[in-house]
Amino acid sequence: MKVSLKDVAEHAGVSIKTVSNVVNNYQHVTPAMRARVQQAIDELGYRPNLTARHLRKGRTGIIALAVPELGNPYFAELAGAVIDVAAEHEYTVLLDHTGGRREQEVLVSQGFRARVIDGLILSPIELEHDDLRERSDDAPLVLLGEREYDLPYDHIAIDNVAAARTAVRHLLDLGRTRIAFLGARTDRVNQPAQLRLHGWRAELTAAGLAAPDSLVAPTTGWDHAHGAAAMAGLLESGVRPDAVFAYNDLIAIGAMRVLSEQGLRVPEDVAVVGFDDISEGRYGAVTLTTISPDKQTIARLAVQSVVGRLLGTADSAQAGEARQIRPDFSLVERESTRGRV
Amino acid sequence: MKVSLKDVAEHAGVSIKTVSNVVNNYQHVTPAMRARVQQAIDELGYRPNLTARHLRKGRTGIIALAVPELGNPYFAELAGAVIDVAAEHEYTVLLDHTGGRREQEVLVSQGFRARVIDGLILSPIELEHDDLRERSDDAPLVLLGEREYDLPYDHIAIDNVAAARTAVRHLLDLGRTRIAFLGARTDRVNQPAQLRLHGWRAELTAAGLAAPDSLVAPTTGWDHAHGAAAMAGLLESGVRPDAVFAYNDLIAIGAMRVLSEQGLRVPEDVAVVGFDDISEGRYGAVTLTTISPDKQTIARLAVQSVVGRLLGTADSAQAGEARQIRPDFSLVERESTRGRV
DNA sequence: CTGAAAGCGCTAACAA
DNA sequence: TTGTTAGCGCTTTCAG
Repeated sequence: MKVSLKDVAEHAGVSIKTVSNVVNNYQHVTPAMRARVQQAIDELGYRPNLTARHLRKGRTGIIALAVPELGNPYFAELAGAVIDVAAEHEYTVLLDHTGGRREQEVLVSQGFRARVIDGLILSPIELEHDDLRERSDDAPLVLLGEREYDLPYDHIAIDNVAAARTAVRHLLDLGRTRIAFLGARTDRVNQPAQLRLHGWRAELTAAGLAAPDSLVAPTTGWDHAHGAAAMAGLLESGVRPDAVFAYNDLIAIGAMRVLSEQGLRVPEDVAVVGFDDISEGRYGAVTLTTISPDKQTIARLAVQSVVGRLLGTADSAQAGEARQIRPDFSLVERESTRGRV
Repeated sequence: MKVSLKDVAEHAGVSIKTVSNVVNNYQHVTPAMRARVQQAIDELGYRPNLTARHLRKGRTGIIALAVPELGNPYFAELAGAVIDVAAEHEYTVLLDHTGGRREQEVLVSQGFRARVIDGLILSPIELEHDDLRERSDDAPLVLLGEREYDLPYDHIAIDNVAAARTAVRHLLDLGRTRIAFLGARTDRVNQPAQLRLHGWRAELTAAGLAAPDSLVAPTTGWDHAHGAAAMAGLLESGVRPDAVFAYNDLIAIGAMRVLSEQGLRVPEDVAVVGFDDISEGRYGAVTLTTISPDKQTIARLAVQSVVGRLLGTADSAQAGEARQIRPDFSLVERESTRGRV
């Protein structure tokens, strides 16, 4: 805490600059000098004050990642990946979560929650177009996830409509015809779930099937409990689907629990497909077929986007084209549609 | 980015100090002056540079939380709680994960991974006593979890031995006598798992039962896959337990999957108890009986510990007694021991 | 109640 | 190759 460059310089009988050179591994320092300074550093237990360095360089080496909910394994796993990739670039990650609430997302996007950051990776749920338009913070921002914005920020998201269609097609191929969608949101337009719902509807329609609202179960959240409630509500209303496509894995798993309680077999009676490919889906009594976004790639692209803009900040690269990046996804077939082998 | 206190001062025609006073809500500023300065601030879109402030004050407003693995919902949920509590104290959280590897834990404890922090909350797995003894970083450190250290740092952990005994007692009460322990570590002494293993052994012994090594399944990690492998290995070796106490919920769930694959019923053939009470355990085909540590309380205590020492840093409170804090835990009985009602 | 000036620890011109 | 010096933007004595 106490030892500064100056102290080391005095102790070694050299100038501050020389010590700085050693600390920063500057090329042109004689080995003898380096050794002498290094010794002083060791003796005094000197440790550079990063805050000062950051003030001077205008960078903090910290990027923030804001996700809706850390309790959702998808985001937790993604966060872990982001931390690792950021570390490769010598950045550390400040983590925040917004609860998927618009006000929190606005605070985060404006930098009011964490103001010491070089860049921001945000996974919005309710954030509106205008919230972002008014953004005054100048740290690079990259958006993650399903929302579509027509704004000058990099956006990384798999093609949700295509992914949803793939999931539904899989169920159709299995001969299912009454495919329910679990996890719609009705309270606000342009929600993430809209895209998946849209994909569900499009694929059904393309197959010449009806896509009645009775097969759509809205939820107010995205965890097990909401999935269970939605499934229970659907069954209670007399609807008897032969397949379920859920907004995410947590909802799918919550739904499977209810199906099991009601004596319905998965996949014999009701096939289930989720979304996210969280590890939980691989170890249930019935493993879960799901859409698997490539989290590693998403994390890598997100960090690269932020770091890239940080590096190019000097010239016009700052205003470089906003990119729409669409990482791959795949359908992972497991027992909830294929049955146990 | 560009607007500084000085710019605002010039724009408003006052001194820097006055602007600073307004920004910091200093008491003795005439309303007229405050309004004038505020207007200049708004017009210029001034935003304080926290890095500079931190350099001056010697604080960053950031505390780090390092957990073994964010992919484990227990830690993800805990991290979420820590972030929320820290926000109440106006701190933001830098998140790191160590993979439970000693070298990473040492780097974190020494502040080499994130050097811009005021304090650190660390949940170690392999970190040794000596690693900590040599710690040179002077940021307050609070330890989380099962390791016991005889060092001047606050330590927050439930009584693992007692918790393990509670779990085993529950199984004994159910009439089970061949209770296996899943998730031991053999490669190093003083591992977290040792305490739970010790509790398992103690309770069996107290009940007059043998605690043979054949009932102990070591793992090299703590997720579903390791639990599944351990369970499979146990069954393959010919051991046929009538109950399983797992090091954590993930291992328990992985084990249940294998039991199901082998046609063994839970809890009829084998009762299972986990540890952590992650939400995943509440929605499986068979819900999981588990030891539930109070995560909210743990998060609160951890943040309070760090923040408290930060505030008391001026006087002798710095060297205040290291406290051993033992939050409550409870046994949550679910289907994996009670069966479906 | 407000202004002037020193300096937190570091980096980067510029000199030597 | 190494030393000198001027700030980065802010808080904070100390005067006024």
